[in-house]
Amino acid sequence: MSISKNSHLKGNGRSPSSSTVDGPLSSRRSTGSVTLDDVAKLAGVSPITVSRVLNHPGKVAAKTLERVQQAIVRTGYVPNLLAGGLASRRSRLIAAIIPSISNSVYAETIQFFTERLLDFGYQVLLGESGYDELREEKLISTILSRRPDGVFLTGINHSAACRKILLTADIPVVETWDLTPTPLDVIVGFSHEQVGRSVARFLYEKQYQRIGIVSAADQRATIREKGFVDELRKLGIDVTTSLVPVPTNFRLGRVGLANLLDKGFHDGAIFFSSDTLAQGGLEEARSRGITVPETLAIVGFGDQPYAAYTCPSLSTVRFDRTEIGRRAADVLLERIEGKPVQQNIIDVGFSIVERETT
Amino acid sequence: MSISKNSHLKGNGRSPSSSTVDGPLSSRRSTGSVTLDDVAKLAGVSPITVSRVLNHPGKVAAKTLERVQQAIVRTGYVPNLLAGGLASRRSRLIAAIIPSISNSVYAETIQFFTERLLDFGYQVLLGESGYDELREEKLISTILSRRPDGVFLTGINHSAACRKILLTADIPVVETWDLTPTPLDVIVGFSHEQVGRSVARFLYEKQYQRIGIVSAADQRATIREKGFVDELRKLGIDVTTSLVPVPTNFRLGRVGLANLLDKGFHDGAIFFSSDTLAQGGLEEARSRGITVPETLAIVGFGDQPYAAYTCPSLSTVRFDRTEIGRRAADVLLERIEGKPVQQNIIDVGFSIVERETT
DNA sequence: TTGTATGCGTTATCAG
DNA sequence: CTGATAACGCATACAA
Repeated sequence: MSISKNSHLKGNGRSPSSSTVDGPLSSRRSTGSVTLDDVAKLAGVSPITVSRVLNHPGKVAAKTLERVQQAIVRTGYVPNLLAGGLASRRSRLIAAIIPSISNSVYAETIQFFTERLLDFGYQVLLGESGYDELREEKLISTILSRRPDGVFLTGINHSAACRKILLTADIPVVETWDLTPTPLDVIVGFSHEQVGRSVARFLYEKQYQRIGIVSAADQRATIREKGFVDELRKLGIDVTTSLVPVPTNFRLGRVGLANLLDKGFHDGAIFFSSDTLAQGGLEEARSRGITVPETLAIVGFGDQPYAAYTCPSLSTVRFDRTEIGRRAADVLLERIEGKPVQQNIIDVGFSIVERETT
Repeated sequence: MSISKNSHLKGNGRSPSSSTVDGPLSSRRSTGSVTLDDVAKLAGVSPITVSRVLNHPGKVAAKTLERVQQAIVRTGYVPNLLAGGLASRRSRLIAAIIPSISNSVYAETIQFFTERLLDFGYQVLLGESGYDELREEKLISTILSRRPDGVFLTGINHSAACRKILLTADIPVVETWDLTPTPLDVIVGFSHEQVGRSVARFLYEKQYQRIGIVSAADQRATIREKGFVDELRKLGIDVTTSLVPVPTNFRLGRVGLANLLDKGFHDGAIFFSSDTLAQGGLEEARSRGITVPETLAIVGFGDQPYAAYTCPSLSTVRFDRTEIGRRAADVLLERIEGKPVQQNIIDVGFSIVERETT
């Protein structure tokens, strides 16, 4: 109640210092916003004490604490983290680069990543690479000017320049969604080659003789495909493949299946490299009157949250996208705190789940 | 080549200043990173000149410009926007709050919003409100400590405290996805009540006598539902309704339709309040052997990018999510530049598109 | 437990 | 066109 709300947004341009004097207690400076000094004066303490109340409440006497807190409320003080970050050299900002914001897999990972970091006072600066190394590189050098305390990366393929920038910035980096013996710093993910091989063996054991794959042209999908095809070749089975461009969508799933059909692939099992593609394929099969899974069995990759409801597929490759987000956050936090990392390669694993009953 | 890359991330904790002297040209200070001063010394100019090269290249002589730019490259200088923002009182940061990151409608809007702002040197700080006013409020006061130059909000329902914070912060705000005669500042969206009424009349004109709606419990969906139900009531038609919780997903679409069927709604037309729900409903109908659109016509809301491929619905409510993102960005940029706003209520409209042919 | 001095890296302002 | 000086708002290090 002590703060008047006489500033108006509508109509007028920004005129930071043109407002007339307002409420009884809030003093204004050239920038127009309340500072630590203002709070300090009102509370009758030094600015650093206010700072302590905010950052290390334990180091302040109970009485002072309360007095300062009241002053904070009365002035409506909002800390300035630009200043704080500059002074402390900790921005409490984390950069995160994902291939596509509208790909729900990455979006949901980031959602949990963000949430976890928020609990610790960190915020996430999100960037979209569009599956493009060069774009990722530019994005990172731009974002680095915000002096993030850590970086979240998707995948292990980054341009040489990008790696160098990150390395010289000397900042904690967590790569995700994949595995490599030589991460930039820390990595949280699982092996896509193993996914491919596992699905291959799984289908083989199910006695399928005719096997196809609809795969996106992104790096991790390609690795899965390689593992898949290679494993089946070893087992004496030739895989019919259909490659679709990235970013994938429902329509491309239809196209992918149509493609296989054109190649004479009419029955057997198909491994789709994403849930979205699998759903498109499912629709295409339906529209052509092909029974699933009797004539065509479909295996999806993507831990479809509603697989059981939409996709009478043979099975699904499961992984925990939320765990990747959380683990990545935790690892980064540890690195930021300067703790020596226990292990810098974290395999969160995956599993193949047989078709669920609806 | 002049920068050595002798800093190592792996294994050791952060020790910013422990690296031994490196490349021939890059000088280091306590923080370990190259500053404006370093570049200035190397170029033999004052720091402010380097700053000008970066921010107002036009105000610097061609020769100096080149010399400084070389120095920038050689030192590998990365500007510090924390410092820059503090000094200039322009953070070049925009806060954006959306209900859910994994809802593709909002995600894609943000994608275009972000992209547009990036072209102008701004970055977006994303927050997820989870359709919760209180959470939005907390998020905003947290984010405000980054001193964003502008704020992107979803919808028009914000807590009183939230409105006050925003107003006293005296910062450009753009509300989106809805319309109101009294926006906080500027608004870009369309009328959800009109959507409801339009779909109602559309179905009425198609001669449907039995009409239902599956609606999510979020604010804008509720407004659409009200308009829909009210308009049909005027026309003498009673609507069978099914309410599902938020956030919506595919499964809830199935549940929603099942719900209507339980209520004895077996044929006619149904308006689903989101594309995801509509797809779920479609699947539920299929699994029960109900023909779409012959027995049950489905109208979706959400401009489904692949409506034509998945949903033999009667029609779709279209709107341009990308335009909302872009317009919101443009409006914010104008406000930030201090230009008087031409119009602070921008209706981007919507349209009803009849079922497309596959 | 609290306060004082100093610096973080940049830009505004005003001179030259 | 370029430079000196003084903020910007806060936190670290040390002193009281």
